[in-house]
Amino acid sequence: MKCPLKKPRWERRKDARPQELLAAALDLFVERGYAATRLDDVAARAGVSKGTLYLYFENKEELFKAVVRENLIPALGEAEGMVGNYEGASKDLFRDIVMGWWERLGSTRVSGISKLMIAESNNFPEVAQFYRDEVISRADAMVASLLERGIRRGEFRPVDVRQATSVLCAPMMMLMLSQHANCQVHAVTPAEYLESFIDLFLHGVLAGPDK
Amino acid sequence: MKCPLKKPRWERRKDARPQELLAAALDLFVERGYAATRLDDVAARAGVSKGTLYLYFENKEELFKAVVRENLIPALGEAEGMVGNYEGASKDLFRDIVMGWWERLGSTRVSGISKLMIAESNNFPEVAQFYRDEVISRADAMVASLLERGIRRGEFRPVDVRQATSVLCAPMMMLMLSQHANCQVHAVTPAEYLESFIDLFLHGVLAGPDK
Amino acid sequence: MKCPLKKPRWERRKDARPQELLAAALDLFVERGYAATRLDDVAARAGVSKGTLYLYFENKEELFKAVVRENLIPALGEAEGMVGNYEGASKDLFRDIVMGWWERLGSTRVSGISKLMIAESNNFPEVAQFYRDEVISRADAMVASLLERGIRRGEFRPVDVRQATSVLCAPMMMLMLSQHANCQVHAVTPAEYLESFIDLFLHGVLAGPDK
Amino acid sequence: MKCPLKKPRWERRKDARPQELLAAALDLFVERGYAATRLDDVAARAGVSKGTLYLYFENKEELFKAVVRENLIPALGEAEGMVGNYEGASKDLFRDIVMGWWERLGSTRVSGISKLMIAESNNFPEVAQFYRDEVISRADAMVASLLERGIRRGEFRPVDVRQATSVLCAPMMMLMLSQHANCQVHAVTPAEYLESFIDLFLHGVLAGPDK
DNA sequence: AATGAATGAGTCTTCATTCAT
DNA sequence: CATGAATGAAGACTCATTCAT
Repeated sequence: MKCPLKKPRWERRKDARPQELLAAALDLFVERGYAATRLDDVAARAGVSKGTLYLYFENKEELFKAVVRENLIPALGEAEGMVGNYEGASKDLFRDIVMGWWERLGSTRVSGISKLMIAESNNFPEVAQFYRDEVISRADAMVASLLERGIRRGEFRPVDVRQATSVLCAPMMMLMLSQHANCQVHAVTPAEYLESFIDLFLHGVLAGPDK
Repeated sequence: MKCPLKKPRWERRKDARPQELLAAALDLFVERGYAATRLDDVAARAGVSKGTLYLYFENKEELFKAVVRENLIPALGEAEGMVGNYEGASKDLFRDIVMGWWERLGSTRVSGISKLMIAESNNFPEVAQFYRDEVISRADAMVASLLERGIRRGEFRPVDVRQATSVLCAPMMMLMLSQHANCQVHAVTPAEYLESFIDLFLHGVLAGPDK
Repeated sequence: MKCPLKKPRWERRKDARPQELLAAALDLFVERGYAATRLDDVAARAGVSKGTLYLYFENKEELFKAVVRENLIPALGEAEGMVGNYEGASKDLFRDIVMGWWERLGSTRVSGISKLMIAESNNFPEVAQFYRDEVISRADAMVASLLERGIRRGEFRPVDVRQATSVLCAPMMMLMLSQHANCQVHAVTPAEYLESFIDLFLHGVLAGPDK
Repeated sequence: MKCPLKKPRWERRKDARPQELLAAALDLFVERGYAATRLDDVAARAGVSKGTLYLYFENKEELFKAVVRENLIPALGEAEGMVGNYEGASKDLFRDIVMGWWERLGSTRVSGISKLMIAESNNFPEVAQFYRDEVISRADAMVASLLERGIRRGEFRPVDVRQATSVLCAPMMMLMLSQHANCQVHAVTPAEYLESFIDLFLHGVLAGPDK
């Protein structure tokens, strides 16, 4: 007779395991960075033993790549789709992209991956290469096409797109970073920050007549 | 028999030692980050042995604090002085501050400290506390007073100062970060970036009539 | 409902399983040695799962013993029979034994087991004991009886049999070893080596008159 | 006042350390093989901590190479010198080389390195390459030149030198192996074995008239 | 003041074996 | 019978810090 009270040494969770491990890994990568994240801790947080991690991911690097693929790539695809198919004013598209990014990534723990990459890309060149190829270059292209659309339609000033893309992305990057770094003085809420950002980006800081 | 009057030929270097160690430490902290910097390497780059490091600095953390004090604090003081005593248009003060920061810090390896702090402040809370108290809060106050001056004099729109400070600092932070992170696609030079930044910050992105 | 009369289509393989596992195990033991052979790999090469291995063999040690029983013991019996029943000149028996050993074992991957035992017997005392009892002592006795036959019949010089057995087996062992070790400089083919061996063993190296 | 009874955490032994470590490493490599030797154990046997090992040797492979350089290379040089300068009968040179090898290497724990290489060269290709280049090829050349000398002077039969070198080295290799492998049935002492070997090698096994 | 030898806890990774299904 | 998920002990290597000289 089976005794339903006896706890098995482990529970078979084949299908759920990778997701659980990826979630635990995301938490710790974001919290501690790449190098400082111990795989032991990832396993423990997912409720499995160290060895189990290696059943699903070849090593630390592959685990990290899987975290990026799971969490960043899909959102990127959506943004690309939105920019490609939008049918409204470019300033509205801009706001929608910013706000969509904020809800989908910026405000979640996923944004910590940006911090991690900036922090440690020098120490892990292969991870950096992967990230540039799969994330950064696609995100840049997406923002650039947004700006080009605005200029083409006469809604934006004809600024240099490459440069403006960089400047434009910077505050968004920083907002992600500031949420995960304890070296900021948090005097401003993200919502306030975003409003200021959109306002400043669209109108500049100069008072009307002086411009 | 020891003759205390005879100066050994390395006497002169005694006072230079801490400087040499700080220079070596700055290089490596910037290049690799806090955790990944080995004190062995710092000592080797300064041409001394590992043990010597501990004669001048209690431990890794104190070494890092000394690097910050040596490299960041003086420049902050200068900027504070400039904002307090400026006698021209605010948009020129803004440009002078940005360009002065760029020459004095942003374009030098010191800017790597920003990356380091953002990256690792979570893992080293005491270092983070020190950095917030000694650097971030003073820099924020300085920029805020710059904006207040522009608004007070009617040169800037009456934006929310706290928020605008954050948004304004973001691209400057990012420019520092991007110089030390291999995860950016470097399509834009710092000079171009800064011009775009000043232009966008002053005028916004919208085309004239639409505003 | 189970129907005990219907033969499932994999039934036939049931009996073949141990053989497939033993073949895979032989390959890997020979290629990598005892400790370095992973049971995972054995199972994979046999096309079954790791767990299945444990249905047929209690553990790694028993698997290895089974490999030895399967591959070495039968050939030993044949050689013993040949020495016992031979009806020709002892130098021909010697050549037949050497060549038979070469074809049956020496030139096949089975010879890798000798390397393995020499290499790792110290680390696995129980395996070593088994091998001495089941293989080495029987092979020694077989060669000794060959020499004794030659001496008894006046065909061989009356050398010390125990000693000559050891010296005689050495080049055969070495030929087996050299086929599985990458630390030899393979200047000589096995065929050449065997001819030289038989020639030197029968006649010695000294030129005629000097002897 | 210094208390001479207080035991220091460690003793400064800079000059002696490498030798002590090499001796410990030789012991364990010979006893257990390359892969099965734990660097922890090497350090412990030398009376130091794990980390100390890494002050003197970059990693396991370099430690092993150092063991080979320390223990095998010098003896090889001596043998080469003896063959080059010998002034007597070749059969005496042969005996001297064999006996010198026996005293200098064969009978010592150094001979265990041969076992190790044969056993594990497949699993550690770079170690194998080093060993072939630095040891095997030189030893082979030395033995070959010995045989050539005998043949040139009419003392040895004009056998094929390459082949005979291989066959000749085999029993010496085996004698080394058998001392370190527990899979042999030790019925013969090394002295007896060597005498038989020299006798058989010089005269062959066949009875006089029959040859 | 300066050295650098020594330490040992910490981290990634491997693999024989177990066992619920 | 067969599977393969899970375990956990073990081993190579690193590095901040200490301390005898």
